[in-house]
Amino acid sequence: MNRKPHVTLSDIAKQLNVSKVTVSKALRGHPDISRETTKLVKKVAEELGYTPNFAARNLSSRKSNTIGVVVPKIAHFFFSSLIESIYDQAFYNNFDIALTVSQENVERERKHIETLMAMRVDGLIISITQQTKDKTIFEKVVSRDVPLVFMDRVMPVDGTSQVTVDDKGGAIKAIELAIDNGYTKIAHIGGFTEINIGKRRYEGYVEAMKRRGLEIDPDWVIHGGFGEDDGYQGFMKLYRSGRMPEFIFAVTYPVALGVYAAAAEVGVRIPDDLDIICFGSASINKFLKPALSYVDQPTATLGKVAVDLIIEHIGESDEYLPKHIEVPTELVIRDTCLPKKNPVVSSVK
Amino acid sequence: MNRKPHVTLSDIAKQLNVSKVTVSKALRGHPDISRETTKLVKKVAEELGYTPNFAARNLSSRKSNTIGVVVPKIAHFFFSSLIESIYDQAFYNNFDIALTVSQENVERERKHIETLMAMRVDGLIISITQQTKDKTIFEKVVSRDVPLVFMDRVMPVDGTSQVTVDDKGGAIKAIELAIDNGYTKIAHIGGFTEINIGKRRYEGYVEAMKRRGLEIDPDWVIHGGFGEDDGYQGFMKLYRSGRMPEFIFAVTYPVALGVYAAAAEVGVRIPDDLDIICFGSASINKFLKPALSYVDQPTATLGKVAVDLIIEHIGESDEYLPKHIEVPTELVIRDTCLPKKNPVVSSVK
DNA sequence: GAAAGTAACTTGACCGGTTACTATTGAAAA
DNA sequence: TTTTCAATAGTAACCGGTCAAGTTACTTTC
Repeated sequence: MNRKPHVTLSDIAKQLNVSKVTVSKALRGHPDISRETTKLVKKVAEELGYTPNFAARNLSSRKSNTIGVVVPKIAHFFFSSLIESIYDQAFYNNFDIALTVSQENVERERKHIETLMAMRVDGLIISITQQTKDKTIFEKVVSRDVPLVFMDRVMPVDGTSQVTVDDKGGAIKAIELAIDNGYTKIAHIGGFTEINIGKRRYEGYVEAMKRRGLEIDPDWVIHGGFGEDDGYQGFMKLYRSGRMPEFIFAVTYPVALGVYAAAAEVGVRIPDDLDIICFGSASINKFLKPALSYVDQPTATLGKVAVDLIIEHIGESDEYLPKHIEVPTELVIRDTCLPKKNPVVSSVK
Repeated sequence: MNRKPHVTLSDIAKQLNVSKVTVSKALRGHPDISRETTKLVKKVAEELGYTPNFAARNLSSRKSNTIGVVVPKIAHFFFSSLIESIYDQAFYNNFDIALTVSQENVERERKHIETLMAMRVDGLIISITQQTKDKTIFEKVVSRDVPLVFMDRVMPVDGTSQVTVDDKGGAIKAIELAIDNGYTKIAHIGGFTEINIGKRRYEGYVEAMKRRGLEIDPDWVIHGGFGEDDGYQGFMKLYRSGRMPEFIFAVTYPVALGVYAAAAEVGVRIPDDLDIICFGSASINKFLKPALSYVDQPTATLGKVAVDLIIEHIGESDEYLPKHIEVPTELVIRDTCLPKKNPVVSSVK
């Protein structure tokens, strides 16, 4: 196979009898070079099939024009749409994205961050794993003067910005609606409180109950994970206790699905016997019966804001003041969390 | 802010009074360097907080150790799990991934491929957009001697490998099961036949009907897109025609969901009045009522094979013989496509 | 004891760009 | 006419690694 070595600036320069700097400048539209020359250079570059070498460019310019991203998962609607919006916004701003996936593994997360640093990304957007506790790697990033933005799953580290969903506010809205709809026996199947989303949503639950003057029954607050199984187990725990609440606030969409599965198994009807609302959703929610009402997480906004923040930070690298932005949520009402029916004999069909 | 310039090989070398080549070799575990020196170098590197510069490494070694990936979408279960398995397999093989998203846009796809070439990726894995017709960009990649693997959505280009799902075989299995379960009036709501998956699934449908000696009613074959709306429209077209089939083979999961929505709207009960099976699934299928039976697409295998192929190709770059691998599918039976009930009066509850 | 081999480094060139300076030229300003 | 300046292009150094080809001091080998 006739492997042709890649065409370089010098190749173009030689052909035109100019210096490679002229070619470099021309290709970048530098005003040093005349219109004609620029045109000529571009033409020859095209003819020769020139493709710039980013490694060389990055090396000499000390920039990569790339934003590094670390997320715990991809194959989840929340993250995949988040990532898509990040790509969109980066593309719009002419930045490249270097995406890595930690698979909820702390060690892998650290490794990826090292790799991205080695790539000399201009900035880093990170959503930490559920296990991440240690700050040192992040402090290392900051000490290297690499702008860092935490997204959704955050960690308090000096010199870093944060974009989060207004988890607490969203939870408050949800619970208040449930209460206003006539529910008082409200349980919360929550996640780990060490993770900010688990913590903030729980706080919202507590706050709303307090605002409406309702007591919280400790047995009705269950902390576990964020997955289907956790929802399933959570429900079962409530069910087996013999003292069922009439309403559940699920910390995530999968947790709510877990509740659905468990409820179906033991014959508890949603929303008649037990009503529910949750945080987050998935594209197919509308096909679920009953379709879940939920606190919508503005993934598109979240991704966009994260990219905007990091670019802003990259722009004014010196003495940048970190920001913390909370993106507001919206309540989406479907078939659950509707006004409570009067306790008539449950209708058939 | 005291921005510390990154530590380089020379910094380490200076500190130890050796040459930077010694440091470079030591860090890579080259046998030229003695055990002691190697140990020393690594220690100092650690102390100084050395982070290699990939741009420099790539430039001088003429390799990026990176596989470029272009997909049309991320926020879809099929692609997001595919991507996840690609990341996994690449990580396992110590390769980095440069992921780009074309958003089903041909121009963007082309641009991304250019970018990846500029990054000098060692190989390229591509799933083309629904609109891609023009081969030239791919031929350019091949002429540059960059290994190229098409994944799932393929295009016949000389010198490239392909990994696809055995779409035809999967479709055949599905239709044969439906027929064996007693159905004869079988419709197909399919995608574009210009896209290989649309074409092959359709061919499978035709083949299975032929094998079982059933005629195909042209009115019962509807070609459109791959989304929910296409399923919705497809169903409506059948419904309005007044001649309803008793079974639908949907080209994708979203199309099937569209059928669900439309059927619910007009009061057609699934699976009693109309049974259905489709290609592909989503994680929440089990919460759908009735849960769809489907031809499972082995996304994990698909991603793994794609990465394996590209690495193999990168390994023996000269005169590599392109391969075409078809990954087999599996039928997953849930609540649809069960043996047809005798046409008794439909039972209540 | 001279030739050959080997372990452990070092030298210098190079990868393909960018950047800070310097040089040339012709025209406008003094 | 001389000075000044803008427009245009060129020089050389450098970015931080890797690689091929030395070099040096010891051991072996016969």
